[in-house]
Amino acid sequence: MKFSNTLIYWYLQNNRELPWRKTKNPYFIWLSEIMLQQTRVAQGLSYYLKFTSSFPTVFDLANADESTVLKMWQGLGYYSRARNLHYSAKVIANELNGEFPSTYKEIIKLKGIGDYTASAIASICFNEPAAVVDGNVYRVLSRYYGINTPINSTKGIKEFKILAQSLIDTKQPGTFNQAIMDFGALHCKPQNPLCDSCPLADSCVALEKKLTKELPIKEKKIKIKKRFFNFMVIKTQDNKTIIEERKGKGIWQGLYQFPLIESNKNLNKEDLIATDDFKNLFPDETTISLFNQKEIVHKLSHQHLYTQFWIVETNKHKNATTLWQNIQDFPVPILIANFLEAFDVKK
DNA sequence: TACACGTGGAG
DNA sequence: TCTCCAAGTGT
Repeated sequence: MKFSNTLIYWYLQNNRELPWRKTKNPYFIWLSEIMLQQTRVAQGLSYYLKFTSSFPTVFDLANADESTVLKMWQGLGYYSRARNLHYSAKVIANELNGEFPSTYKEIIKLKGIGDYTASAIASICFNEPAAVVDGNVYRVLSRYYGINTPINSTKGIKEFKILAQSLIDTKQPGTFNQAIMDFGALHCKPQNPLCDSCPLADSCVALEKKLTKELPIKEKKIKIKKRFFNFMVIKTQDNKTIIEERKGKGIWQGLYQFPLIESNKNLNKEDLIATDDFKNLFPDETTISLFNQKEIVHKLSHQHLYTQFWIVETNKHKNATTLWQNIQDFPVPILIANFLEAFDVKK
């Protein structure tokens, strides 16, 4: 088939040299695929090197503490990936004798692995003709075939999966999958695709109809919620502070932070001191000062966090049990890590 | 099923 | 500054 052959030919000449392309070890491929979900190669690369060197086998990963895994994941975002990765490593180590499942059907049963990742591992490591459909594949196929079904609709997801599956080179499914993804990432890019030098230009529907900029179609935009965070940075005379784990649902599950007072608007010092949360945290008279005069806006995919860090220097506090110099051992969101760095530098 | 889940780079 | 979005998955 022309489409597949052209892509594979392009790939043989243009593919990137990436560390996970030198192996077919399913454990390493798995690590790379999880890290690269919704993440650019440039951002994930150093984490891949760090993980493979610290955890050379699935047993090493399984035996680590979740907190250690999260600390190593710090800065990559979407932290449920790290928690699920660790969870599944324990399943593989303890229930599957360390042997990675070898078929799409078995691979997709693992937590954190969906259709894309199961297809990627099955095709790359076990030569199973399972087509991957990631953001690149949606873009390449929607443009080349001129498909305007929204890629994030139920209909679109099904339609593109069937199409990709019909196109896969069953003799070399892993190569085909990586070819179409690399082609999307490097050539058929979201913005300014290189149509002038495209090997598929003579048969691309989007190019012919000048629809390249409109495709793929994605429906509905996400809503951004505003939240107002006040972190209480305690520093006692014996150099201790409070740092707490975020539990339950929501952002940054399993990561640590300073005691948080959240409100529905930006608070000044008087407002803050008057809240019940503040009185509960500091029953005695306490002096506080605002560290960042301008509020920090930390942007997440679905939330904007308007953040203030309040410094509390006090003789002692009954719950302040963490030594300052030990803070660096805890996994924290980038928002907190950035503060720590600014605070240390200023100090 | 629609929505939540991080961070950083590009234009 | 703002918008998009990058090798998706869980609930």
